[in-house]
Amino acid sequence: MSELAKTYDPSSIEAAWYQAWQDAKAFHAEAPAKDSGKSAYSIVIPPPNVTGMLHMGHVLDNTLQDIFIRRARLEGKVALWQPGTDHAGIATQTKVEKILREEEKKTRHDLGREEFLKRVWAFREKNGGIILSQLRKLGASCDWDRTSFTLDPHYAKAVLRSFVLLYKRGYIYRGHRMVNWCPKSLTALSDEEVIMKPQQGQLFKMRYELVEPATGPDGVTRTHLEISTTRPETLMGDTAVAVNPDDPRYQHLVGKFIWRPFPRAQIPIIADKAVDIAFGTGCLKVTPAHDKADFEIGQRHNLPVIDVFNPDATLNEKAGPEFAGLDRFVARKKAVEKLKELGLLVEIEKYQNNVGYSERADVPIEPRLSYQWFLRYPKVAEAKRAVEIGAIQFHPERWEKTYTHWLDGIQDWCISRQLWWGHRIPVWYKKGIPADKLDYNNPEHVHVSENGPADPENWVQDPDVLDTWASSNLWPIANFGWPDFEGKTKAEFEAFFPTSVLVTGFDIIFFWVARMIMSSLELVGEEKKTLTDDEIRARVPFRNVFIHGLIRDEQGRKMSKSLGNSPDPLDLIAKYGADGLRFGIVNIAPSGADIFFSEPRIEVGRNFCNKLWNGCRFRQMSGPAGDNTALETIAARIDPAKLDIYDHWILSRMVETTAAVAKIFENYELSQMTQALYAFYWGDFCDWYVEASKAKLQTNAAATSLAVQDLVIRQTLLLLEPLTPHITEELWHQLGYAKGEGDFIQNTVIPSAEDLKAALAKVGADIDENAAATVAHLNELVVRMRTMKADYNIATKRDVKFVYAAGDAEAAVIDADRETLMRLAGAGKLERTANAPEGAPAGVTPLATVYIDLAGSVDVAAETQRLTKELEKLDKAIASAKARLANEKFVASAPASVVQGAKDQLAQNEAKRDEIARLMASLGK
RNA sequence: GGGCGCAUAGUUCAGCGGUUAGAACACCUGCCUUACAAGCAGGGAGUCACAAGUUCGAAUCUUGUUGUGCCCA
Repeated sequence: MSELAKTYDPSSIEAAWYQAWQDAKAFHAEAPAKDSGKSAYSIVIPPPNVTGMLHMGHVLDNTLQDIFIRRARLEGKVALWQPGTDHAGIATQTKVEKILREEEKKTRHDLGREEFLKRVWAFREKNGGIILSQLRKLGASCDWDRTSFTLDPHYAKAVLRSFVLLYKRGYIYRGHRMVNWCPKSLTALSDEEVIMKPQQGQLFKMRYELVEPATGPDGVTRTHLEISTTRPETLMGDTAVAVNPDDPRYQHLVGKFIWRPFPRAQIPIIADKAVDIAFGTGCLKVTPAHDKADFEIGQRHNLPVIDVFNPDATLNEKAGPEFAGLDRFVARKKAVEKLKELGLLVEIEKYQNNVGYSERADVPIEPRLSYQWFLRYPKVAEAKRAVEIGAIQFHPERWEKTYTHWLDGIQDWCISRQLWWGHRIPVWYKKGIPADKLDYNNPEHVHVSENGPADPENWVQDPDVLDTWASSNLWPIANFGWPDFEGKTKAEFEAFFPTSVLVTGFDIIFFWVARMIMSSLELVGEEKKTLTDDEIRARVPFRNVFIHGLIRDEQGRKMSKSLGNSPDPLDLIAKYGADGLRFGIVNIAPSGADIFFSEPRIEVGRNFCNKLWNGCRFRQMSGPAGDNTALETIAARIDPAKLDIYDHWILSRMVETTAAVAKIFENYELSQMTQALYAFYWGDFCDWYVEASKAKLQTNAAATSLAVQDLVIRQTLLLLEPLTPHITEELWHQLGYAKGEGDFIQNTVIPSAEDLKAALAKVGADIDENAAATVAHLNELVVRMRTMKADYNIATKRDVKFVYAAGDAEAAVIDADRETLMRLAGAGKLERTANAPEGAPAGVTPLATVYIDLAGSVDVAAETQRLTKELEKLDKAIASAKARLANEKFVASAPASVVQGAKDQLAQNEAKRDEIARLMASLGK
């Protein structure tokens, strides 16, 4: 055991310990044999993008998971943390396309599908491991032997199987429908990938000319209709003008025709209930190819669909030669100019509306009609039921509502993507049959299977791939061997599924959490139309969902690369240590709300680690090490007769803290963990117990005091290990708690509060639970003494004289720890007196009134002011307590303990007030 | 428009029916007191958003108001 350095240096130990853990395969978990009596605990990582980089969100998410998994190990469970990465279709493909464009000035089409995919795989080979190695720097205790990737063969098999099963069961279908189209990524998106953003735009009011002027019931003859639109660039695709059938202004025009200004053509005026009479003029231009509502109107009235856009949202030749090739926003200006020229523009108003943006590419999406694959979600009712019956519990609970609410309004999910990087849809179409003539019920037309048709030369495979989420929603089942279990995976599935807890941010409850639940309910076990509660319990992918907030910057903005407000976690690890960062981030993460990050706020983590280090350093310097290899060997070194009140108190606090932390885990309230441990270790142990022990270490109680320290530090390390694994491992070995070189702290089962009490009782050292109250009083006495010293600017003097006045019982308590109290207060003398000194500054505490001996230099005015203030406070408290106790209803209906508490408090306050009044009198006031 | 939150010290948050409301950071004062200046000691700081109600008792429960954030249309 070498001597500890003065300051804790994480860089010298963190990497080394991680290497040692990995070398020993300390995080590898095998399914426990059924008769082993060991229980299994499992977590699947939310797979990061394979080419992603660690950001602060990952730090929080993975630190929390590591805490759960390490705690489970300390509880003696077989704990499995399944790591892996997601192929992240759009993000990865876009990245590689960008490189291709920049380096070779080529598009993926120049290369062709096969060659392009080779490039993406090469890119992933080069960059795919980065984020996982970054997680290692954080200390994540994943079972790396199981690292999984969503395009691995075993995983691909699961994805294709799920598609085929869901197709055969009627949940997946192909449709010609309006979808959200990203003109930058050139693919369809799901509704969840569209973000509505309020836009300050313009509303254009324009006039369309009637083919024949018409006179209405009001006698007015109209030659034009006024129409409002936010998107004049789509008017070339108008195939009708619609009015509400109940709108008296226009009823006579229904069935007549009107001129589309350009390309000039006659289009019908139709009546449809969907038109809002109150909006604008009540006339709506109908562009079925470019608006979801218009498309539906078009369907009802058999309107032609004229798509005037190219896939990249430039206009095509159907918009007319002068528009062809223009970007949609350029075309908008041009269309407005043209309307102006034709005298058809009435006015332009400012207008605020919501526009859907592509989540990834951050450009406005276009509604676009196309053939796509859709999933009608399976087991929606059961997914809700799972939460109702507690088969799945959200923490904090309120997120259940968000989840349920989304399920209530659920829409079919567009799962096809016009990308190349991903799981290609396992559907083949017979050559020569046009898309609109395909009969999906005819196996001669459409073939759906994992391996494809026997005669591939006669078929064409669907070119599209599946949405990434359509594969990642199988994460919990595919990683445990579904669908084809072999001998080993079957046992693992039985042991580790359902997983214990899923840890993630609230922003992907819809994207991922809900979808995993539904797919597991549908796919685990045999096909069933509906599930019983027991079947739901067996099929859910996880029993608990721990939801945390998003990390934002100090001003509450989302962290992003473009804002440059996102620190690199690796820099922070270099600066504060992985443990410091972990402690810091958990410390500032409130339960389920967003987190405002700023660097000073995580300094506390590093500081705490340093404090932990130095507390252990003090122990090391205080005396020889004893046998620390087990709870029992330490307890055996305690001589119960030598335990003083501070010993009892700190042992009691240790038991309390152990119980509190256990409760924190039971209730999934991790945000309270740092506070509980900080207060115990720093506040109770270092500030009071260690200071109090300094006097005792010179006496024959030293050995017992050191054993108490060893016990407390051991338990502290075990409680902290899930949060700060590196430093606790180092200290575990440095202080001799390990049984040998390769005996990691995680091999020790953490003693419960009961275990601790039992171990102490066994050596006759039962904890005196009354010690806590007495120590609180002793500490109050010490604080009073220190305050008086500070008030008289002699805080640094260690030989200040004090006397105190107290009853016999109280005096006995003080005298029992006189040396300790003098040491704590920096007093040269602390003696009982029968004759209280007149006019000396004094502090009144429940135990005694303590006087400072200043040899005549008393500031009477300051002293009077201080006492007056205290007196006022006491008078107030006494008055309110008296009023309460005078209230018969209070005395009658409040619990006896509360009433008694109020009486005791009143008595104490009255005694204190009398004492202060007496002191003031002695000051001559 | 619908839903879910939040409002407590300068800041970030605990407390969620029972003594005189806490912590950390920041601030002020004094200290390199032989574990730690990434530290030690002491101190100041809050009509618990507002209003009404329930209760013997409300920061805590109910309702409303205001402000604010997020999600979904």
